[in-house]
Amino acid sequence: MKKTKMLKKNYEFSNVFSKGSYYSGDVIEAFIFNNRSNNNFLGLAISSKAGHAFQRNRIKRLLRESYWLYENQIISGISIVFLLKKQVDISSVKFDIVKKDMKRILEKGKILKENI
RNA sequence: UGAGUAAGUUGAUUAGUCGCUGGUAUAUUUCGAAAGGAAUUACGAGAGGAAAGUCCGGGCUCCAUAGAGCAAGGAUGCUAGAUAACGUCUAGUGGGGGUAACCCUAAGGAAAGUGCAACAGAAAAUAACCGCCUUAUUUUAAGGUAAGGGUGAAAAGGCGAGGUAAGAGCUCACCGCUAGUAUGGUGACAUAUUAGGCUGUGUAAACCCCAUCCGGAGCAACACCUAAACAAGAAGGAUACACCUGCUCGGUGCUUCUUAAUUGUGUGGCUUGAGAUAUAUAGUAAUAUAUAUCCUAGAUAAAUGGCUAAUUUAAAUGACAGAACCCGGCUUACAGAUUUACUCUUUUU
RNA sequence: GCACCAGUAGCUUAGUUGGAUAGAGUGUUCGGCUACGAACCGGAAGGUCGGGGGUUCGAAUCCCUCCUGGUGCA
Repeated sequence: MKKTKMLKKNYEFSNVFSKGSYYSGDVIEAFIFNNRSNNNFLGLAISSKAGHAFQRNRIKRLLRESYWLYENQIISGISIVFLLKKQVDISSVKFDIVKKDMKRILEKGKILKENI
């Protein structure tokens, strides 16, 4: 299995934010952008106003964990950035909610492979 | 039995499964001329008591492996000790609080000098407004007087007796203050005693004085490699300029400033250290010394997670909370559980 | 990670060094003026001076500590 590639540079993020299309769920929201390469890139951006450092780390882990579940089903050449929605109580977010939300977003964005 | 004080410990554990980070491997596969890189497999490891706030002190790096003097600035401030160092800690002294166990304490100097003390009050430091007393020319004036009044946060050592025209440390006893002497203590200081009658309010967390200490910047420091860029203008050029507060001395060097440009977020720095644990010795203690054993995160858009089951529990769906060069402290946050020592109270003997 | 700055009325701010009534503008509100409204005139309310502790007779101001917001550094 390939290692998940992460977005790193600031301009990569701003590229996705400006050119990508926006989808929103109950708890999280996402920007999806077709980067015309063979690899998928994942980016996570949690604002420092959302909570303390250990809470932000927890959200990142949950997002990463649920992304790995769907990674094989996503068509290649996609950059996707997940954000936490504003005005969400960060301590009440659980794994089930994140997983459902992510599935809905991926279906809306029509980037899942059709067979599965 | 109830209430409380101090010092600590702990901060869930176990199993299965899917994954993450870096380490080791004469392992396997693959790329490469090689150095080496990538993937897989196996093994064992992987976040706290505060990792936090960044409030102090050091190590380390660079600035000259940072020098001398004066100034300016900053910090600390009872005593002795501990420490690499400290504004930290330990043990004491003085003061304050509590019935007590015990707790708090930036605690040098106001007699070196300067400033300030609103309102009220006669007066806020050269004290006479009312009052009291004496004298005279008696609805007034002069003088004496700090016992009484009222104001204020603060009013001129306190209280009692003698004394006096009225009073006053004017005199005396006790207490307080200042100075000396003796004894005890390493010392802060304590105790005893003698003398002075005692004029000197508060504020130094106001300026300041005294004593001690302090060069600056910070791992985004700094070093190395690859690629790109390496342009324009200005200043100075050895009696000058720069070297990160000023001046002088000394030393070193050829640079300094502005605009433009400013990549690979590459590698090292990076974890064996004033390290941890146990025992013994010295010390009231902080701590030191010796011996033995151990190696215990090193990421960089940033690793500890998801699911299932069980146990302990009042609660396990969690208290506070996430290492970023490393240590010693301080401060702040914290559900609870638990150990030791001690105090007061109630009852009984 | 490191270094640094700020917080005063609903909003913008003065006062902070140098201590003793917290003061303006704007907004709100009441009254007047007007046929009505704006403008104008007069009045009023509104402040734990970010929170807590200390020094002092007395703290927005001095000292310590915490909270919130912001800035810079490869």
